[in-house]
Amino acid sequence: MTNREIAKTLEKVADILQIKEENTFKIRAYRKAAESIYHLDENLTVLYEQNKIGDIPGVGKTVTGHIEEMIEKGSLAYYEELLEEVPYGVLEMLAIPGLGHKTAKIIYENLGIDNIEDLLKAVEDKQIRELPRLGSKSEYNIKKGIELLKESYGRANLGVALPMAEEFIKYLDVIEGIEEAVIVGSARRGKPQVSDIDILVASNDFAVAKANIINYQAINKIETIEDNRVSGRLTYNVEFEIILVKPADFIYNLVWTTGNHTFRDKLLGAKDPDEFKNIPDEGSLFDLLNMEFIPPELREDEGEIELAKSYDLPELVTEQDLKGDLHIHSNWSDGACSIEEMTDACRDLGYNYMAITDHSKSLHISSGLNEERLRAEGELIDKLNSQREDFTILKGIEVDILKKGELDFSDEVLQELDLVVASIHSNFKLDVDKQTDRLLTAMKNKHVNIIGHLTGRLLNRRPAYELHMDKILDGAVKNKVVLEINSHPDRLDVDEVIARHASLYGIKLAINSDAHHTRDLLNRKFGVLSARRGWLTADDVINTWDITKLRKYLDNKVK
DNA sequence: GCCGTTTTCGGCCCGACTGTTTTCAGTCG
Repeated sequence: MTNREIAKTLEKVADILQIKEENTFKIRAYRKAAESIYHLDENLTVLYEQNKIGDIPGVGKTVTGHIEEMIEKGSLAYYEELLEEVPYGVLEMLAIPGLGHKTAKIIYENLGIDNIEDLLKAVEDKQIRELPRLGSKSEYNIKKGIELLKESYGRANLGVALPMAEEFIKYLDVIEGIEEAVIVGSARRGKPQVSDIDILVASNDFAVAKANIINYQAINKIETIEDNRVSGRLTYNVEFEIILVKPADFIYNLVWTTGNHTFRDKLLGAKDPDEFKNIPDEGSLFDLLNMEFIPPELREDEGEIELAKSYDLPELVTEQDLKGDLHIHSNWSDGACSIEEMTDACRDLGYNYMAITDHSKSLHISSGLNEERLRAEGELIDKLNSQREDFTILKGIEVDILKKGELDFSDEVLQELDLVVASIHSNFKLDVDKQTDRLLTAMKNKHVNIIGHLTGRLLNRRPAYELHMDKILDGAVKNKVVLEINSHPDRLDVDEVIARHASLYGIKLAINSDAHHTRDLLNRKFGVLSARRGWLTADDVINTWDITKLRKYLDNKVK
């Protein structure tokens, strides 16, 4: 079993214990162990061989035994026993927003419902409102929750789909019958969510290629095998489709299958595919069309074809352009790593600077810093900075924006910092006017440099809160506030549409990782893809600038 | 169930919102 599968099993154990209303600290212990394993750098099997499972923080004697059993047998008897009492379908119901362990228990015990389909039927039969502590509003919310959940069934976040696609490519690269394999479709365009993974394969022998493709171990189910196509489902039910073409037709099909439908029809619909046989790369195809190469992320028919014809496309920002990260957590609040570890990881990425932006005091759940701890953290940062000439740690905070737009720290505290990221972490359901005013009020504070994850969306989990975006962009311009593209694949917020608008307004953006662990720094890949989809250049993104230019911009904010 | 330069036993994370309520339980971040 992989680390991820083991973590997931422990998480499910915690869920069942919670439904059974066992000791809350025992439940928390299982969750903590699961979390710890989920974020583990080392492979558990390797630690097992070195007899070091027990060294993992939060993993004691009992859980060590569980993990060893899962590695040895591929399953956990304790979990199987628990499932006898609480069926797996009841655990799946927990994915419905607003439906927690207590409610799941009430529904299961009173109505015997143990899957989402039956739950939906009970909602429609108005059975839920009859249960203790539940009424018609809860019933309605459950219905809405199930609808939201079902929408997400057919869509995978890029953070899940892209690594799976890359693994698949690794397999395709070494099997017989395949000359070349690349990711195409919406995953190649970097869309935050994809309906499936599309892969284009060049092959001289489709029969051999197909016979080998279907042996890929991560395939859960093959749905169709046609002449030049194989489709089915991978782990986590993610759909895939493999399209086979002859090597001579590869580049034409690469362009044909990468862009969205209107793009490809507009670009190639009137062309004879044979005109593009045996060309070496995509650049040659665009040359033959007398236009500039269009990066995959732009191939959406949003004006890029016209600009490519006049060789006027913007030069999009790249990962290599980034010189720092301006939203990073450490173990002073809810991060997993020390400031020193985050510094080393940023230096390894070639960065020249980073901002430590831990949470502020109101966010108790994330161990937000009070004034005193913030000052102490600043002293440590001063000390670390004095030891290094070539790297700068900016003293920052991710300060909570409170209900009416006031900030969690006074101006006196904020003015001591190099950088202030202000974010909303509560009261998501204010009406659109109040929520807009709240953010505008926060932006007016002279110390606020960046608004973190502007709309608060969590892909497949929580919709964005509503805002009058024109007013927000206006406020950002007037107050010289930078908007963040949060690179976490569950957020990618602001999105490409807002990013493109913002840059047209003259607003600067920051591609931030919001890292809570050194490995999260690599999420920048997703942030950069989103920025490119928003047509951003390096100059639009403040963390591509050198530290001098960046500091000057930040200092200019304070009037 | 985990953990320990105050503890091998007795602590562990809490405040706000929502929906169901006449005083609070459940969910979420």
